[in-house]
Amino acid sequence: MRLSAYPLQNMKEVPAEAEVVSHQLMLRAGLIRRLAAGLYTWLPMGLRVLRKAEAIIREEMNRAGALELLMPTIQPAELWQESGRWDQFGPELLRLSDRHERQFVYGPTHEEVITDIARRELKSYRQLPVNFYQIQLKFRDEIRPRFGVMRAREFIMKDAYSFHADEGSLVEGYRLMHEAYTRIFSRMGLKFRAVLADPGAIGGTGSQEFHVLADSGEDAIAFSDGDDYAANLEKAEAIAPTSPRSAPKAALTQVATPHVKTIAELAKLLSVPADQCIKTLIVDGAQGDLVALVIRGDHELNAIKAQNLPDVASPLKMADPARIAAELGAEIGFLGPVGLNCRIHVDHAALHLADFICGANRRDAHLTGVNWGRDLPEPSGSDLRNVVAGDPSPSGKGILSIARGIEVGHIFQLGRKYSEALGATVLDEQGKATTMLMGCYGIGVTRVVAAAIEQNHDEKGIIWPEPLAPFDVVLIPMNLQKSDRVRAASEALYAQLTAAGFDVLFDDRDARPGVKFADAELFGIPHRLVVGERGLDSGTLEYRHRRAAENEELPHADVVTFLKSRQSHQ
RNA sequence: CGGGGCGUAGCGCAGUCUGGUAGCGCAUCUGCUUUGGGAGCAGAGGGUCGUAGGUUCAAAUCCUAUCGCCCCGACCA
Repeated sequence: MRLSAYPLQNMKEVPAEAEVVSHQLMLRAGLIRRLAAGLYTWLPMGLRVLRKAEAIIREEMNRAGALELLMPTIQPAELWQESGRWDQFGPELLRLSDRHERQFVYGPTHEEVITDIARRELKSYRQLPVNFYQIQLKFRDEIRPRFGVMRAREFIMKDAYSFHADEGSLVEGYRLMHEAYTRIFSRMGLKFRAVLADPGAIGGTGSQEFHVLADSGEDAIAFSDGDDYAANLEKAEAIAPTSPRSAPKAALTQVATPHVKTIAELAKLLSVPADQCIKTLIVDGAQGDLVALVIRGDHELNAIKAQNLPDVASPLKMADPARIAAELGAEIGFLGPVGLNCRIHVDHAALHLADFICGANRRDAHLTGVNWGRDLPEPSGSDLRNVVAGDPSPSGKGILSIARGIEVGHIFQLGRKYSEALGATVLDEQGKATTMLMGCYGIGVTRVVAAAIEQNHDEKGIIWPEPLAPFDVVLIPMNLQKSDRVRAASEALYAQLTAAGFDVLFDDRDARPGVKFADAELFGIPHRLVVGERGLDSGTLEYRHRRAAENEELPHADVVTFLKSRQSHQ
């Protein structure tokens, strides 16, 4: 493509609406433009990236034996009533009526439609297993769309649905998709992790999320260095210490700690590490009572784990401070388990402490040298906290690290939820109707593009992983308007590279070199070639990779073989 | 939905407190010069100040309503 014929502008200034890097760079480089909240136009440069991502997904889905189809974005309400989700889904589901007052939804997902296809078309177990997929627009009326295309209302998703006659086939289909997803994200050149997701929510035995690793990711994930265990931070189990607890050495002592409200202040005042203190959090109980949760001072409460305790209210709610004072006779900041008049749950790590420090349940005082079993009854331990880097892996191998990730894919075994609701059955070997098992596998295609930028950028702009780049090569002629030699050489090079199969961005604008270099870097094109009078005299071109700091001299005649050897894919 | 904030030229902003008829930078257009890291000079175009009422001799500015957007939270995946 010739940049002189590309009418759209990029921007030097960052639009005020963009908060995250990928959003800023996508706007600045002219990949997308916002139409309304959560609705974006993909401009030509951006669409090229989107198409590259789609092509990789399509190839790998096909390779895995999935069959592509295309379902409507608008779906009749009846199907959603049949599955029960018409009532369950809430305002995230965009509902609309046609001129006959018939009700429809703009599909946020397509389980209903695909299950309808399956019950009409699939009659025999001999037609199974089968996996249908599409790459289609979805709409979810998010309460707060943000981060540009990362959390938009309208987005493109690759969604696949598999149908199986038995459990073994479902597990095998799931495994195939896991493999396909691993190939897809690897081919895209992204650093990613497959992460255990909540198996309880949907049911079935398996569910994994695929996360692109990026510091700006919304989800924290914990993964082991000893095997491939990885889980959402919220779901990662903190295992109980196996070593025996140290014996008590210190005597129980009350110390004055005026105005100390936080663990940090307490640790500083007493010159002890935070992990020698415990904090006591009071939450609403399931019976309208109060429940105390005790964790180590340097740990964080995990709300999901806490609210899963049978006597804790769900969703988790911190107790009202006035009520704590009234019922427990102590203020926040000075609470502790010793003599506390309510039910207490203690995290394994807190339970492992000896001679620890906690609130004295009276104003401006704490206790030191506290010991379980000696100064208060020995409680049983629970898992209440978020894991931290350095914890042993629940898999039993290695220790955990914490990273942030962006969820770009999700695979799970659905079981019979939709096939049962919609009556999707086939005849088995005995000629008996049997409800099909389903798996469901999504990739947020538009989100992948944003995630790729979050993971790969610098202060100058985007650094596309080569498989996703809108162009392979950017060709920058120096002084094109004045030098006939440069014009002839760069035109010839443009034709030559294009013929050799490269996507070439030819910056033939009448602009100063600095502008062209800056734009090439903002666009993130992996390979850059500069044609100038200097090089022409010596028969060379200047080459530079987007990630490189230095130019390389390159014999003009070798350019095609050179670029092919530098391409990190295909 | 709760809390906070913002709507002035394509983008980024000033002007609003203290009413007097709209400005700066970038971008765009024209001309000349310039051309190896976001050029210089000279000129030009572009805004019913989100919208609708109200107060006033006079409203971007004060009042009321309304719409849109952004951030935090809750919610959702």
